[in-house]
Amino acid sequence: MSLIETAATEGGGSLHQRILSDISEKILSGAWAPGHRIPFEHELTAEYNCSRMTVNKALSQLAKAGLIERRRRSGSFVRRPQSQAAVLEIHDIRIEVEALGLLYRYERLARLKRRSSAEDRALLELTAAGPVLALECLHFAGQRPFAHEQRLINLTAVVEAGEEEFLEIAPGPWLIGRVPWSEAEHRIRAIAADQHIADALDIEPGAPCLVVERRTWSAEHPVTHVRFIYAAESHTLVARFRPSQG
Amino acid sequence: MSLIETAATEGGGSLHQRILSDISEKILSGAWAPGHRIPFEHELTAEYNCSRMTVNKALSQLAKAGLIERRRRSGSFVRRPQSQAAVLEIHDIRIEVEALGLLYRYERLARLKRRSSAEDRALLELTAAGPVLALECLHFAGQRPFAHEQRLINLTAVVEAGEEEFLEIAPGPWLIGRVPWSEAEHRIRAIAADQHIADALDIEPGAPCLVVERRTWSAEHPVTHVRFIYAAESHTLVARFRPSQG
DNA sequence: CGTTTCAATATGTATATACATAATTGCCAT
DNA sequence: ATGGCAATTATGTATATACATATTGAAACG
Repeated sequence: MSLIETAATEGGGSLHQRILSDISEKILSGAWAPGHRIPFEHELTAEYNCSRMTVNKALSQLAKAGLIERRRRSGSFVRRPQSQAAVLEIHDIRIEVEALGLLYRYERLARLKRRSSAEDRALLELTAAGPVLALECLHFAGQRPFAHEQRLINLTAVVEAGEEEFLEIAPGPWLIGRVPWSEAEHRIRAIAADQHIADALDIEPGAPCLVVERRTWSAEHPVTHVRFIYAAESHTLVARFRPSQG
Repeated sequence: MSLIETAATEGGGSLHQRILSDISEKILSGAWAPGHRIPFEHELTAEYNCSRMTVNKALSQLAKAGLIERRRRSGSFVRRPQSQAAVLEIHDIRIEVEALGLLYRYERLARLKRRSSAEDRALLELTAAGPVLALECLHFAGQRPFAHEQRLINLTAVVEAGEEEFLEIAPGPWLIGRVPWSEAEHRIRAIAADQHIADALDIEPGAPCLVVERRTWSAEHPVTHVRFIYAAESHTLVARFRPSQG
């Protein structure tokens, strides 16, 4: 998450935060390499002249952040960096379009409430059958189609979506306003436009498109699966970030 | 930080985790709307028949996760859903390939040390002229070409790269091991393969490809610009993440 | 009527303590 | 040796307690 919001230099006031900063600084600077055993709680207790609970709070957070691994009886160890992780900003399509200085327009193409098919359940990662809402929408930038949206909403998780027509408001912002997401999975890839997509986006069949699929959970419950397809010329995902760990 | 890994349903064993799950469930389900005041610590203490520290631990984590906001003297309140920012995992290509259970192989196609052209400087966001190293590489998954890499390294920032041939080791891991990056910018888009890329990746010209461009800085100095091109069938970027809160 | 002061209150941090739990170590008996 | 048992040990969780700190709301004051 992000994590460790205060570096050693900023010293977040409280002791457990200082301990946390000190240790994460050692890890991030490389002074303590992956595998290195961090001093035991009782050692840190002595070093900082504080109680074990205070040390424990710091180490627990480091473990939660993924910087260290804690093993009973063995101690705590610096974890190997899992990956280069970065913060990717996922904007609302309206915001993306308006950032380009173009007029945003939204259009709902289709809406169907149905009992979930096997495919629906696979997309949503649903185990039990239940009602879903299938939507197909288009987002325009000026006169041109900008993105095609194909969405499933799990009506078991978001009951009131069943009553919404989504003629005026796009399902993305509608959901954001109602259901905070706790976790999401993105898949980003390139495809060639099939006839249907080509028609919708007003491009040639076979033309390259960027596909962004997002699956969202709220409190462990699958909420929605959405597939955005952008014509290649119209879109670039931009992400600016700093290294983090975990 | 990591957030709510256990939902109410899974019941993470410990009490503070159950409290955390219960509350986050209420928030994520919408039962407690944004702005809603969460019971005071002493009320939860009574409800769960536990000490305030236990309740405090749960609420502190919820606050850190960004689900609630805590105000002294006023109480804790459900926050409005935050911006959708997320952690995108960017792996090393070797790791990606090996994760697929395929044999990884690397090949350097071309290497050229030269004075930076205007185009080079634009890609690296360099202001002053200076030497750069231009590389072209291929990454294989089993027998098939997996990704085409086109890279510029700023030799002013990374002098020793000028002596490296990059015949055995790919520039990515080489740089990671030497130059910590402090900031990066990614651009992700779809393109149609031109003749050169089609030849390199052994696909048809015009076939859709996923392009990932990364520009990296270390301590404000531009370090490298790299463009990976993946054949569409071979690659999907996967990113799993949680809402983060600044 | 506006301002200052002050007490009440909820959260923030820390302590000492206790017992639970998991894993390693070493010892013992086979 | 070796397989199993028990002691040791570090972490995991929880408690009761204490004091600090920020903010609110009301009382006191000019």
